[in-house]
Amino acid sequence: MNQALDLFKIFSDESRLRVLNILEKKELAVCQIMGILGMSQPLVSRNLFLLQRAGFIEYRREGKLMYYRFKSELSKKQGLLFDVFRIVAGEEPVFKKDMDSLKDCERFQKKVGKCNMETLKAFMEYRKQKQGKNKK
Amino acid sequence: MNQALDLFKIFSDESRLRVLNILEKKELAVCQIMGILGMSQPLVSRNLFLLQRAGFIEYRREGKLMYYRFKSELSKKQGLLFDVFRIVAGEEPVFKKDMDSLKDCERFQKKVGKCNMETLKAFMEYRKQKQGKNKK
DNA sequence: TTATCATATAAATAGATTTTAATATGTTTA
DNA sequence: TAAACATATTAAAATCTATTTATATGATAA
Repeated sequence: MNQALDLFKIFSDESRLRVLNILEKKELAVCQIMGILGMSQPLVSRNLFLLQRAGFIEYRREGKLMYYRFKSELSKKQGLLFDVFRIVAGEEPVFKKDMDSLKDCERFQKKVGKCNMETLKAFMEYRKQKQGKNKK
Repeated sequence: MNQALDLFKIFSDESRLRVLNILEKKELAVCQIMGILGMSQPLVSRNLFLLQRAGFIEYRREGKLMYYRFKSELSKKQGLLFDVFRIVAGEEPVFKKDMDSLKDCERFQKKVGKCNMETLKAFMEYRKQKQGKNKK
């Protein structure tokens, strides 16, 4: 409805912010995001669409894969809002954990040398077991 | 659910922002806010409660009236978020119109010299007629 | 050119939030 | 202290948003 409020709405959903959070650090394909955050494919796609429409990220195709990345030139409004998010992300454990998961995923992929659905599913399994050990 | 996201949620509702917008300019009683914004009493009260809980406004009682005012000492996060809102408010006509309405209300009350429900209802009538003339 | 794969979109469901209608609280005035 | 008044709170209705399930698209590889 109200154009301007969409900006705030974009930031009021945790799933969406988790996606934005890891994209700030690294360009990623959809399947990687799914693996890192443990989210379903349509959910990831939808949030990517909304973030892109709001001007926070952009994408490019590479073969079958769609890579999304953080957009460096943000408007004043967008920049300030993102500053708030940085503070929030520093306080909330979810976002820190996701950063660990991102690094984990990088290592895992370096070993396997592939980026496809199967690999990412394997990664998710591996993650689940790991979390089982470091209880919490 | 997620404490931190509440901050963003507070800013993703137009009614709430309209309340915050006029309170930044002037301390106001609930019935005045109703008159200026043309909102129902429970809606105004609810939004005042949420804004206050989030730390953006505070209140005091004066007889039967409850006066709410903007809180000057905001945290870093809150301040930045409010900066974003200032930009948004500058772009969106709704917020400008509300400022006119606020001034109108001040003049009206100066004439009548009272602040009660009846007066504010009269003001709302007067406003409605005025808007009828300056069509749009 | 068909089968497969990664991602996007649409339809259906579930969950949350805003708004209203009804009622309760607490203060003042008669 | 009872009636009137301003505001708060609760319950119900209406609206919106996130998420899932199912399906379509568009690229690659067989």
